[in-house]
Order: sequence, then structure tokens, then C-alpha cells
Amino acid sequence: MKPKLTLKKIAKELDVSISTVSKALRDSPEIGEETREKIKAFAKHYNYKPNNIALSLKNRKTKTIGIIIPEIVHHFFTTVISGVEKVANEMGYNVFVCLSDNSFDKEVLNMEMLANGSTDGFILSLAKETMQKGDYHHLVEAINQGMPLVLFDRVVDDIACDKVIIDDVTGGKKAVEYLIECGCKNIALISTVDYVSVGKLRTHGYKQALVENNIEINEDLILKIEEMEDSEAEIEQFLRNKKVDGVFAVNEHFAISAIKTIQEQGKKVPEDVSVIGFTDGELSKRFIPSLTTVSQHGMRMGEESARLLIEKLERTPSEDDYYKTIIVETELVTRNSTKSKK
Amino acid sequence: MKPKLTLKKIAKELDVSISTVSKALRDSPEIGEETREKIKAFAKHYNYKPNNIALSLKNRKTKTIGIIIPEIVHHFFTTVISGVEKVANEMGYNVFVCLSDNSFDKEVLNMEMLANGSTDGFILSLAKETMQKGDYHHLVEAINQGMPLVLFDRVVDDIACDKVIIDDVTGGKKAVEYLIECGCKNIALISTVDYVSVGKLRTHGYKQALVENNIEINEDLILKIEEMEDSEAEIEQFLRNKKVDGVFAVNEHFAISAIKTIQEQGKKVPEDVSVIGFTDGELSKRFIPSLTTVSQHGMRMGEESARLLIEKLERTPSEDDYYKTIIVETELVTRNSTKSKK
DNA sequence: TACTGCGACGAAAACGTTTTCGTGTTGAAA
DNA sequence: TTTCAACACGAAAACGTTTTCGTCGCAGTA
Repeated sequence: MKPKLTLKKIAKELDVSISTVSKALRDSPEIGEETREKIKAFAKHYNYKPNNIALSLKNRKTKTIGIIIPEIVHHFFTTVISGVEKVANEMGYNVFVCLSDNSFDKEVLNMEMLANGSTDGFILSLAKETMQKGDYHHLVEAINQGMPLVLFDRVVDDIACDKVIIDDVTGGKKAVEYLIECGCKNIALISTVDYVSVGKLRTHGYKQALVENNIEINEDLILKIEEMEDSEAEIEQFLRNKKVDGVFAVNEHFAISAIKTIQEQGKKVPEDVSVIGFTDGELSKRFIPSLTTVSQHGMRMGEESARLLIEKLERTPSEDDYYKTIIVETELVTRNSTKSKK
Repeated sequence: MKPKLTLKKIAKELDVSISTVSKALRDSPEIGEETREKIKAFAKHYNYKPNNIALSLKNRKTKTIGIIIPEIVHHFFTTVISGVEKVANEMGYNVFVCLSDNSFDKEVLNMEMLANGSTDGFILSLAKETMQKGDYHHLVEAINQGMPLVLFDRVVDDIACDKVIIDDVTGGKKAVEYLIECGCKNIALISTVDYVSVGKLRTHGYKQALVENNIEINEDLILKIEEMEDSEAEIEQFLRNKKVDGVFAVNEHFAISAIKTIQEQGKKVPEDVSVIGFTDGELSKRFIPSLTTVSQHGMRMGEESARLLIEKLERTPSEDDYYKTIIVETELVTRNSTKSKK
């Protein structure tokens, strides 16, 4: 176990100064060819790699970005990470992944850890608890300290920073319009509670589509779910004895619970009831019937977020700074849980 | 945008020396009470946080561990990460997540990045390509440099390091035994190619169970799949016209493809054919019929890996070092894709 | 008065780099 | 012989900490 080669050790070994070694390795013309070659050969032979930490300290930048997500056992977020990693690596950056577990405290803690020099900036999707609390002081602080921040998916309007979102309203609208085109008259909505931004927005889309097609909004057909755990029972309860022929669910789990309940009631999907979900996960693809969904393109969201952040990092802060919001388009993927259009 | 408070700035502001500030903040008795309180008040008011990078350089440890996984859009691996994060955070460590994308080159690259001072040690599950190549020089190098390494799930015997695995053989055996108990006579195996360690081991388990129950091994009933992409077609081809009443698949995707094929052939699951998968993912739980599977307890594997690594990190290397292999037990979760036992 | 001891603080090294600014040795021009 | 570039290299500061080892002043003691 050799304890890691440093410039100092090379210098001592070759009887030159540390600066000479450093310069030689960086191909400085200041160093004579003979010495340079000797040093480079030595370094190569003993596999010298400069110490990242020292470099970070010196350069005051770490070439590392952090991403904080609410949960990782979640298809959408993993695709986002995938996208972030891809772009980050291409541009020579490392990625620090942290989980907030949907907890406000953990989110704050994570940000503090990452902000103390470990990363140059971060990408964040807000924890559910944070959105509920509406407390964003940690974001403001980070920005004030000069840490660039990119919010994605679960964002909040009143923070001035770059954002990457999908057109949740349009996405929801598209889905419901499609149901209407398939001939559905009584369309139910299964959403999350309103403080989760995406739930609220998709609900907007649902309502818009109805209004524009002169269908009355019936609040009895709208279910808002707070806790993931109880969702299955709630959905069953909600759908019992309801005369619906279309269901729009804001994620794939709700959609599948809906299908199960519908089937248990002796009705058929899609013949009797059409169902559309949101987020294109493994479940949607492989369930029987496979789910028609609104795809979010998580990978692209990750890529865009990373690009946005790194651009900001590599620009001199003097250049006129403004904040962008990138909207990644959603796409309706039609499969077998909806009737074909009329 | 204030450019980050440092000890030096506090010192200048309060007209004391840097060392005094440092000591005061660490509650050294060397510093008079008055000065100490003054400094602490100032630091608190301006929210001073020590710079992590500088600390890392000084202490020669980063309090960070890296985890390299083959893919992240994958339920099992995300549960492992979850477990690692949990334990790491509890013990005051940060986690660096990197993806190898199942590529040998990316794996090597990632290790090099992490080894240059960014992390104190890492947790790794081998890329498919690496296992195929059988080239583990990067692991050996890392270990030689004194970087502790923990391998999990996809491991290789001839590397001396800590390991966390499941009893793949026993797991496979349990599954097949269960099928036998359910009355299955012709049990097919859908596995991966042999160089993926887990595929090979589960195949062993399959064979052992058959042998011990005096059932002849029929190589025609064994399918080894190389590419995930073509798996569905291959499985359909394989199962066509085969007289089987039980299927053991080494992951949930294969299991579900099998069920689909079986149903398309007009047979019923589990009445005509019982199916068991491996890995307890979202799909297994929610598919209809829900899948009987061998659960891997990814979360626990992550926890154990992190604990193993951190223990090694916090021990002085002088204490007699040996390597542990922790075997996390599998558990057969019975659901609706298998007949009830006779 | 001279010495000792202690309380309170500062100087400086160290971690591993990069970079600026010397500095000493050449060889050639004056 | 002197002078001056050019060349090849080294010393030292800096990044932000922690820690060891002074040092200074003052009170107490002999």
C-alpha cells in the first residue's frame, strides 16, 4: 500500500523543486526538455494523478454539481439523474446525488453540506414537505452565497433561478382532450393534494380541457390524495358506484389502482372505461393493458438542467445574468388503456 | 452576493488572529471567555460554516464515499442506494453516486475520478462488460492505493475485499423447490448469460433443486439471454410449444414476458403454469397476477455495504485486517403467479 | 528585585496544488 | 572584459483549515 504519489515526493525523488515538477507535467516551456521528459516519464510510470481536493481548494471550484431529489426509488427521478450524469460527465463534472426523502429538514441539511465548498452549484426538485411548508429560505441563502441553482419538476415561482419544467397544464389538458376525443363523457381526475405543484397544474389542465369542450366540471369526480400508502383504498372508495367512462390519473400508480378497481367492479378497460396516466415508467409499459400516458421525458429534463447549471458556472458572473425557464414538452403515448379515437 | 465567510475574514474583522478564531469556534479553553463569546456570536450571526474542501485537505479524509452502479433506472439498484445513503448520512458521510452504464471504460474512469482524493472509499457493483472482460486491474489498483472497496451483488471472487451478496444459489433453489412443491414437473429457467455472476449462481440453484428432487435436468428448458432488448422475442420463441408447467425467471422482466407469452398461448397463470421471478420490484407487486418472487432486500444490502465500508474507514489500518463477506438472506414472497402448495 | 508560572493569544507549518516572481548560469554581443 | 538576454529552474504565496509551539504580560512567590 503505497501512500499516494504527490508532487512533493516526485520532486524529492528526482531532486528538483516542486514547481519544476508541476510545470513539467503541465508542459510548460519554462522547463528544459530533458528534465521535462524525465519527470513525465517518472510520473507516468508511477501513475501520478493530481489530488482533486487540493485542486479544488486552489481553484475555488470543485467541478462537481449536486442534485437533490425527494426519492430515488422512483422511475422518473432516476431518468432525470441519468440525464444529469450524462451531460455532467461529458463536460468534465462529477455528480453528487443526495436524497431529501421528501423531508424539509433533510433537504436543508443536504443543501448545507453541499454548499460548504463540496459543489459548485446544484439541481433540486423540492421535497413535498418543503412545498407544504412554503419555506424556501435555504434556497435564497444558497443563491445569495453565489451558488447557482436549477430547480426542476417540483418548482416554486417566487425563487429567482433557472428552472426546468414540463408543461404540466398542457400535458393534463392533452390527456383529457384525448379522453374526450375517445368519446368519454364522465371523466374523473385522480390527483395529489394541491401544494404539490405538479398536481395542481395537471388539475388545471384537466379543468381547462373540460371547459373548452363545454363539459361541466363536477367536483365529485375529482379525488385528491395525500398519502401514497392509502391511495389504493382511497381510489377504490372513490370509484365505487361512480358512473365514469374515463379516468385521468396524475401518475402511473394511481392509474393502475384505478384499473384494478374498475376491473374488480366487472367493467373493462378500455371498453367501458378509458384510463390515462402520467409519467412513462416501467409499469405503464408492461402492465396489461399497457397504459396510455403522458410522458415526461425525464432524461431530457436532466440533460437540460445540467446544461443550464454548467453554463452558468462557466460564465463569468459579470455577463448580464438572467434566469431561464426551460419547458420540456410532454408527449402523449397511446397504448391499450384507452379506446381508439372515434 | 457575499463571497463566503472564512476564518481569515472573521479574524480581520474582529482584529484577532486566525488561530484564535479557529480555537474559539472549537471551544478551546485556551481562549478567554470574552473573546470566545464575541467570536462565536459573530460567526453565528453571519452564518459561518467551515469550508469542507479545506477540511478534507487538512484531514486527508473527505467523509465521502462513492458508489458506482451499472445503471440507475433500475429498482434494485435504487433501493441499494437508498440503504447506503441512509447509513452514510447517519454516520456523517456524504455519498457520491456514479453510473458505469455497464461499460468497462466508464467504470474505470469513474473509479479514477473518485480515487483522486474525492472519496475515502467506495462501493461498487460490477458493470456487465467488466465481468465479461474479466479485467479487474482497476479494483486491484484502488485497493493497493489504500482505498477500501466493498463489492455488492455483482462481485468477483478473486478480488480481496469486503463483499455483500445474497445467497443467489439458495434463492434460486428456494424458488424452484417452491415450484416443485406446487406440483410442477416441467420447470423452465430463464436466465442471463453466465458471465453475469448472479445469473450463473441462480442457475446453480435451479439445477440443485431439480437434482435433489430427482428431476432430470433438461437443457432444452434453459434459456440464457444476452441482451435485455431482445428478451421479449426470445422468451416467446423459447416458450412456444414447450410443455412446461413452471417457470423460474432470474428477474421480474423475464418473468413478466413469460407470463405474457403464456397467456397469449391461451394458458393461464397460475392454473396451468406457475411463474416465479427474482427481485421484488414495483412491477412484481402491481402486475396482474402479482408475482411470486425471491426478494433481494436491496435496502439492507446497501446498509450493510455502507456499514462495512465506514467501519473499515474509521478503523486504524494497523488493527488486523481481514475481509468479510456478508450474505443477505433472500425471502420468497408468495403472491398470485403460483398455485398454492399441495 | 528576580524568578516562576500561567493565562491569553499569535506565528507558522502542514495538507497538495498552481503561479508569479525572482535568481543563477550561460552564451553572445559590445 | 563587461553587459545583457535568454534559459532553466527555485522560492514563496495562496486557497481555508487545524494544531503545535512559541511569546508576552502579569501576578504571585521567595
